[in-house]
Amino acid sequence: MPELPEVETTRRGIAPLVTGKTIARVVVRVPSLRWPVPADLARTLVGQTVLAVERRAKYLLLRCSGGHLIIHLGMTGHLRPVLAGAPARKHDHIDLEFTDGSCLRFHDPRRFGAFLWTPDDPHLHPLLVELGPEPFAVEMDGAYLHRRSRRRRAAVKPFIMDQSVVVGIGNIYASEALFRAGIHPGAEAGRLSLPRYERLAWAIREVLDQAIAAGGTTIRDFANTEGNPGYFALQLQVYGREGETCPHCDRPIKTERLGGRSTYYCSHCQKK
DNA sequence: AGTGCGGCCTGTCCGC
DNA sequence: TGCGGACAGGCCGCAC
Repeated sequence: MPELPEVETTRRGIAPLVTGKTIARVVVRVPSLRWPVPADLARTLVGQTVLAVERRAKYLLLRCSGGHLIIHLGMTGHLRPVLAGAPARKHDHIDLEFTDGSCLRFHDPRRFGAFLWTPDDPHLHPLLVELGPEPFAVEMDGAYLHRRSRRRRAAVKPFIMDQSVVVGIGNIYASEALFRAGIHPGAEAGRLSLPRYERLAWAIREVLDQAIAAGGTTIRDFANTEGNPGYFALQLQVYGREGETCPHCDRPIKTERLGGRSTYYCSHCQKK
């Protein structure tokens, strides 16, 4: 499901619901997620207070009194508030119940998500330690992308989706950022000039910023904490629009598979 | 070191 | 109406 804007939308939604609350009970109905949910997760969490809800890349970090709960939404995961004890539906895998009677419920049909615990600095966790800079970090600029791309022979689209290069960009926003930057997704990453990477860095920030402002993108099932869809789908210019007209030149938008992923672009407006 | 692919899962849709 | 296959917003682990 989620790329950075959807995770950030989730973070903003759950933060006011859980910050300052103390965990009373944890129900793990299905522990077989991307990695097994730790068998002692409930024992670890009960009695802990949630101090803050943070985000690193596409990971949510619940900063607790004794460590961090690391949550990844995978492809189809979401977190929603329910009343404690509300009947669980299919794929409602984990509940975090708080002492005030509120409950945060994790739902994830494909089970590519993750619930992990670390008592240490979460940024040093093996899953997080190799991550690249946040797209809004000052050092993530055109010069940075240009430098990191040298001698890379892969296409620029998988290059910007590489979370060790820059985090948060998934399949939707990669196509969108490249369209806004006028760069063909199949262009060889190592051959693009510095000015083109400067334009790309700007486009990445712009599209992610606008998507966050719109509450993320709902293609099939993403919903925010209130159960509402994200409205950035209305602002997608190429993703999912095969055969529709390019908003700039009116020629039909094309699609092809790149690195195993559907890719959308305008062959007239985007150059290699 | 960088690259490409299989695999993890369920649900949905499309063509036959 | 049923069925097989492809595909879906992520990403690890493995061969090369």
